[in-house]
Amino acid sequence: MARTSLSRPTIADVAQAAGVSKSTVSRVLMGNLAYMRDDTRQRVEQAITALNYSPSSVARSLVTKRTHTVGLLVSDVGNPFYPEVIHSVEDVALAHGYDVFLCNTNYNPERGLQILRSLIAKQVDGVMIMSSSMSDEWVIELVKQEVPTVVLDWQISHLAGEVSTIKVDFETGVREAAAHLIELGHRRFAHISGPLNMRTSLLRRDAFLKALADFNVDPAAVVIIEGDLRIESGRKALNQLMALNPRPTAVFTANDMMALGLIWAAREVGLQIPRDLSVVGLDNIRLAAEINPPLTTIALPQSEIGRLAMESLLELFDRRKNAQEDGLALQVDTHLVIRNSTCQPGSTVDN
Amino acid sequence: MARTSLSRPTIADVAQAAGVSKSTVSRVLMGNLAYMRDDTRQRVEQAITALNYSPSSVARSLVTKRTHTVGLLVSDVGNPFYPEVIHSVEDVALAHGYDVFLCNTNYNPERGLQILRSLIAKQVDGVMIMSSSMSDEWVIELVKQEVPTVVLDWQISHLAGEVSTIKVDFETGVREAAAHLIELGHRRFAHISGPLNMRTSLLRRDAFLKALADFNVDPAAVVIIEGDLRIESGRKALNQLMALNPRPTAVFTANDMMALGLIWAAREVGLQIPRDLSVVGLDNIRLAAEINPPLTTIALPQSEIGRLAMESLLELFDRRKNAQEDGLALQVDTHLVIRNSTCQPGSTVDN
DNA sequence: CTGAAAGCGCTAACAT
DNA sequence: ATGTTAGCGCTTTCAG
Repeated sequence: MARTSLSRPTIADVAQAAGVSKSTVSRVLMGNLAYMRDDTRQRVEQAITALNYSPSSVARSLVTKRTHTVGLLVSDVGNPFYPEVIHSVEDVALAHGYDVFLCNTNYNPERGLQILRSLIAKQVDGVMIMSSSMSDEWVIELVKQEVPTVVLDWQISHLAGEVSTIKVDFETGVREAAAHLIELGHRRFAHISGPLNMRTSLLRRDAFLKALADFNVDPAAVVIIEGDLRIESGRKALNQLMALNPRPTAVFTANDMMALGLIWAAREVGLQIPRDLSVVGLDNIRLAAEINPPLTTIALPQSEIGRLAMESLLELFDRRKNAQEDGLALQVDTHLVIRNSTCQPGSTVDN
Repeated sequence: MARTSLSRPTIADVAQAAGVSKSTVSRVLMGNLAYMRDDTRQRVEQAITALNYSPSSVARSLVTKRTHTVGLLVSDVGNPFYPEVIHSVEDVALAHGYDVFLCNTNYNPERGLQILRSLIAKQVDGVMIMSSSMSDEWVIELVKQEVPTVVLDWQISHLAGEVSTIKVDFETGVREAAAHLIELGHRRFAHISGPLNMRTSLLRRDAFLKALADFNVDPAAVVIIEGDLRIESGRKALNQLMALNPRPTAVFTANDMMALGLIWAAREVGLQIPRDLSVVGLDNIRLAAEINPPLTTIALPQSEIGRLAMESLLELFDRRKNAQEDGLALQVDTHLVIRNSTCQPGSTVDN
């Protein structure tokens, strides 16, 4: 009769200890105290603390169909773009009583799918996808299983409306960057892109070319070097730049990591940044402000992205409850943060 | 009778579609095919794919008492120390059919406890704690709830044996660093510590002082500056160093981030690293090898830590099953990685 | 104001 | 070789 310590106490144990029924215990658990006598509530509460009882979310989920858990898929937590967005996702999640199941796909679509299926089996209430190297299959699976989903920077026409999307509008920031460089007097440009099989790499490159074209710079004259988004490839890119004649006076890298590599490599060969070469990054990672010279870069609103993602998931939960249509399409802006890695070509003056 | 698409199919739906009982379906789900006719198995499998059925882990967990999910608590995924350990935890977890619930405590013990309780309620099979700013309360809670636990770099006598621990042996690496600097000819040292209310900060500082003492350097003569482990505090530390006369010729920072800040600040005031100042970091973050000069630093075996943590959790599961005692005490080593941020005092030669 | 009973989707004896 | 049954720990009608 008495509970052994072999297993954790259940609601029945609490009920017995308090001399009430399970329903009553459940009611205080749920905060459903409308018509309850004060002393019974207290007896129940005492029993709960006495037994050190904590309800099983598993059992609860089985009946309520909700786990109060959401999945967040990222490519790699080591990527400095993520920490802030993760942080803000967690903040709003926690504030609404949700836990975040953070998963690395390691840039591996297979692994991502495996994780996804596992999350679905575990009945997460929703999923946020922020992995650049995702595959359409993921979303198809999610839609098939009717899991509320929001995905960052991804497009697929025939499923639009089924899921929510957050689009990062690179164009405004890139345009600002181009304008900034033009205004400083630059005319010869290079771009270090991400892997050109990634859609976002193309987007960024084309936005830059387009913006430049609007300032009457011939896109064909812009040197494009393909990188892989990592520091080392920024270094390599610089070497390629050095071989050019005439050399570009300004370079826009698809992310900040490559900008760092490029700047460091430049210094090692005796180039002065920004005097001999202006560089603009993208991401505005924390490090960008801490290096010398502090990096001029296009800032993404990481916190806003995280917040919006989780908020639209919550919104989706609501709609689902009301049997409404899914799928809102959101967009966030980018803007240029001017620091000291850009100046007039050949100038010795920090702008 | 026919399933509406309102809710996901259950094992009963599959059973009906295949014309068998739920048990039979469950058997093929569990791979319990010992005495099953081939054609029934096939019928079941067909029904499963036809209905696009995936079993509910929630229901399963309710009966099996296992969620195949483990929690991993870290201070902040943005800390460059973590990515590799997270990666390796996930690798071994995934290989054993476990999912990892990765959680940020944001250096906030309160929040950590909240998350922990949530994980417990969700019945994770085990928890790994790798948050420097944890509190004993966490472990007490975990032990009370009989959750298998492994914690990194933490000590509490009266609970030893209840949980597994992984201790990072800083002493060997720190000793190597001290020996290296002494051998180069350094005699005047500084140490930039972490916050002195953190146990690990004390450990690192004292290990350094002790090692130096063994080389007949008076610990009292070692300049100690308290930092906060972030880049900016490395910069500040350098300024304090500059005010000293005579200046130390070698400095050991409690982590790599501060070493970066220190090196960058040094360059900005015209100091040559390593000629004018040798610096040794700790962590061996990826960036350490990428900066100029590449940082000499004490490496922690991040991957090994992650692997060991998850493996000892699995080990704990086994023991638990056999009603064995808990709590193994593991230890990992550190070692010095010599790069180019250290050389003879005043030397122009890269070592 | 509280209790009894049914059932969430699954697994695991225990039949047969 | 497969079906029947009894729960797992909880919420939620429905009675009273």
